[in-house]
Amino acid sequence: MTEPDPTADPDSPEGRGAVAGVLPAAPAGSGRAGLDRRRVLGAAIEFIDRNGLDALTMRRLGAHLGVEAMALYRYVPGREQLLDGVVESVIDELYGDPDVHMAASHGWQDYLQRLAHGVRRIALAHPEVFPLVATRPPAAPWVRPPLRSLRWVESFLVAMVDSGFTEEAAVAAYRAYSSFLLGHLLLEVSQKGVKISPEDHPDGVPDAAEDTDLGEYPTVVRLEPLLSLDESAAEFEEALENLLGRLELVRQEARAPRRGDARG
Amino acid sequence: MTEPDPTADPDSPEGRGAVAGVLPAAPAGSGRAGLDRRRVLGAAIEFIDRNGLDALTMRRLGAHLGVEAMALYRYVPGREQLLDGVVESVIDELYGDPDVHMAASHGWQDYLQRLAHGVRRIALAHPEVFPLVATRPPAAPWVRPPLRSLRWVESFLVAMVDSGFTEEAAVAAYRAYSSFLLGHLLLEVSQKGVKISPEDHPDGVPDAAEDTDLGEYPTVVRLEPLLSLDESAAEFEEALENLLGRLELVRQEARAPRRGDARG
DNA sequence: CACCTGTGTTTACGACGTAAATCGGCGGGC
DNA sequence: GCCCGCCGATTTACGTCGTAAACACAGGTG
Repeated sequence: MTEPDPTADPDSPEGRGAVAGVLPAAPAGSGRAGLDRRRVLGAAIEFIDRNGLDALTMRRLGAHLGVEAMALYRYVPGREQLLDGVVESVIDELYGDPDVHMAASHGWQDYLQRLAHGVRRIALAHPEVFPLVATRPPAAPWVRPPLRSLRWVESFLVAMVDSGFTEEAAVAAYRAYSSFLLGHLLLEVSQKGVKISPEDHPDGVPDAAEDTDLGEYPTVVRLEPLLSLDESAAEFEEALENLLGRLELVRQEARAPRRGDARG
Repeated sequence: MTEPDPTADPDSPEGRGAVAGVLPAAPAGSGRAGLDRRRVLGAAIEFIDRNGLDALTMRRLGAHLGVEAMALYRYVPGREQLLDGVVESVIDELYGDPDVHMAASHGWQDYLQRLAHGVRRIALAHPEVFPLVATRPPAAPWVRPPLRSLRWVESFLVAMVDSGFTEEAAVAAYRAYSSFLLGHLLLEVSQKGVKISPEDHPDGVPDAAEDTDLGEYPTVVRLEPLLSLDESAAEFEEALENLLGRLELVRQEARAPRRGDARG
């Protein structure tokens, strides 16, 4: 039922194979009892996905798990660290993604492509969580938000260096790549948020923006159909391809500083 | 005193002409009395810049203004709208920036350059506020976070169309440009946040990340000097230049779909 | 049986956002 | 001169939040 529509966005949750439970959680058969850290974090993610970040309070999350708020503190030091755990858990989904590889066994471009789409899939699956990924301070200056874990940074750098990038070029690529990912995905999920939010305030205030005199912005009005088109998937692909092309140039330049300089 | 260092980042607050009071505020001579919306928003920005977003509460902001919390409610409907106002005020600084023009009178590349640096200056001047710019939902899907106001979107689109972009290309450019800006600047300010935060927890927990066994990440360790180098300004410039180059190609293609096709 | 230990609950406190009532001073009608 | 209404700020109060601390209550171990 609801088999993947070939025209659909390949990274969107609907476009793939069902909801894919965020975390395995619980041994399996146990119906309700037995809280543990994974269950808490999983429930938090689910809760945020469903109700938004602001709605998450310790008390409500407890209730959602059929437990008092204070019970959560046995598995999580506090709310802030709970959110850190949420970010970590969400990013950890990358490890379980069979389409994302830790090594560039099919070339660095394949590696970057798969990684980018893997992160995008996560962003689209958890649009309410993703801004948290971008906003929470990373542990170190060089662990940039979208990648988040040292393991991925290591994997990234190894892939690039092994593929013929100089160390400087690999680091530059890391920066270009992560800022590309962050910018695109953050914009995409925030856009998605807006599309939904009209339902948020179901009545009353008629959205204020609706009736600002658009007369002063004729171009915006004229191009609104184009502007509100959602071509995120194509845009993403194109920008990614462009970035890869740019990186390939960097790589070649570095390998052959003058011309036809053989391998070092 | 402290004249601009030529090697400094031209967009950094220190690299320019002093702190430049966020808002003019108050008629001038009045010492303390006379709250008004501008003063409230200005104080909020200053407060966030100094103490971080989380530290901002109505009570504390009131105290900062020498007033009780409830007094603020005469000028602002509530905390959320206060934050909206903060975002709006910060973006409004663009209008007062003499280096940023609303029209592409010196060509679209000049226009985009100036706009980009203007936004970057704002981001660097208010690193604690900027994530708010990125995170708060825009009024409409096509008002993307970094630009924020319809007036800028209009200006942007007009500049591009007037410079020979097709409408489709102008919209595509708008998207590419805004995601570029958002990604780069968000990453840059979040990075800046990390560099400072060690002071945040002055004692106790020795930062956890410091002592994670880096042995498993030899490449990260080896490249750490490169990774922790702060070349934001150069990176920004390069990525911006690349984007402009890419847009120029799009523009030419659109003008001459086949070859040498004269102006429409 | 007493006793620890690990898990969830109860109670309690201070801080938050904010609704509602209140107050103080000041300018305009009488 | 006096009063009065209004405007801007304060006081009070309520419900909710995060979370510290004390407690309750199992099940296993002697």
